Amino acid sequence: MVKVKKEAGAEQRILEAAKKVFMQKGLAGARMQDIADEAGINKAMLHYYFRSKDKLFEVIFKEAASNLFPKMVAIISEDISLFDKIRKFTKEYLEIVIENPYLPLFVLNEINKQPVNFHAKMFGAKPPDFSLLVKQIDSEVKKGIIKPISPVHLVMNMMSMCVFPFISKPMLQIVMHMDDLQFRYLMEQRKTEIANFIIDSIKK
Amino acid sequence: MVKVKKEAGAEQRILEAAKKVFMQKGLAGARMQDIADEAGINKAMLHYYFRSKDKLFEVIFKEAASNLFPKMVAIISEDISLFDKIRKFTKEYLEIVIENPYLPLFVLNEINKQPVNFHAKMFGAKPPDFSLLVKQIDSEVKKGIIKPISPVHLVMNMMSMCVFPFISKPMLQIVMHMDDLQFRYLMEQRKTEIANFIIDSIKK
DNA sequence: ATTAAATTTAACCATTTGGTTAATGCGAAG
DNA sequence: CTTCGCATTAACCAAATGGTTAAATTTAAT
Repeated sequence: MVKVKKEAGAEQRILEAAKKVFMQKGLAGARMQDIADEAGINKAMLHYYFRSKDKLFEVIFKEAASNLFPKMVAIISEDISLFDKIRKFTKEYLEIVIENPYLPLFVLNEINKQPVNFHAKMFGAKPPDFSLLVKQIDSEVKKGIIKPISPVHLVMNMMSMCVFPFISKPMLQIVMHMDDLQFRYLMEQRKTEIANFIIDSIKK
Repeated sequence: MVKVKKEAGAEQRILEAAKKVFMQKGLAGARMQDIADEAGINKAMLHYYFRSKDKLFEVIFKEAASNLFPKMVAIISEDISLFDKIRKFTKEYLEIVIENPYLPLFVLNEINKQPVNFHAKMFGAKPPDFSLLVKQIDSEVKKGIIKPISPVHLVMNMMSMCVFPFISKPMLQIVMHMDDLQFRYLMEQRKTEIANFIIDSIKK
């Protein structure tokens, strides 16, 4: 009868369970009962701590977004050379998504379904603004340090190569005949591979 | 009382409506009533023509996948030079997704939610196999035509840069301060931009 | 025109689902 | 020990939802 008490408080357990279920099934596909079961508590507790499904989802979503975006903002704002910035961004961003592989699809998917209000909901105070990086790229192009390239495309390319493999993991694994271990190993490689690929393309 | 008859048959209208609703809300988020309303017919018709929600979804999903993948397979199997293949793949693939911008997120999202059986369901006879392209890249590396690069990373990079912008369009538009027109224009540019970027990176 | 088959609809049904409530447990303060 | 407030649960509820059915309407064949 003695319940093992190593587990965290109810609220924390709910949050972890909700994260797991929402990430896997999305807002519409998740069932409150699933979350309660996953947390090992009564369903009414979900409403006791978080008023509604939407409210609970918003907490999870905000936490997910705050896990994804602030780091981006920090790095692109640093005062370092473009090549270093590319190396640092790709490496550190890969590290984040390797640890949270479900985050990107979760966030992007729900953004696309809720075309309204998510902006404020997502980045409370600090909307990531890549225009700084864009300006830096433009400047380096004009100074003749790198080949002429549209800064917007360069940023898009960089983000694409960092994030897309995680979004398309199941498809990639089929198309490229990979198991989970191989995939993980490839993602580790990409921490440096992406930057090299980009720099090789734009350096003179 | 005279009903205008310019509209297509019921079955076709259902398919179009289902595509629209499923694409926007996903399998779990879509309501049969939404689809019926969108098609302008009675809800029972959905079950008359397609037995269940799942069956209807499968039809839409298969059509979507068959719109996305066969072209990929065709191009990567062609007997042309690597650079030409990269140019052709990126250009033609961009053309497809520009016309169907919701397809990638729709397909990838549902794949991630249904980790089972989707393989057969998706590519009936022709599972796209990139190992041919991988071998071609490997061969060109060994022949010394291009810089040494992991073929798998190269293919990943190429696919990422083609598809990701469409998946992340709303986020990109915020982060990069773009409206729909600018986005569309950028995607047009990418038809050639991506290939140039890749080739610049790997050519000797 | 008559009949038979296919199509379409309104009403209905069973289940699922988010949410509520009232009672119970329980630990801390008095 | 009692009381009080927070935490927890089982039972319940109303709305939503996928699906069914039987009747009505249209279409096509004889």
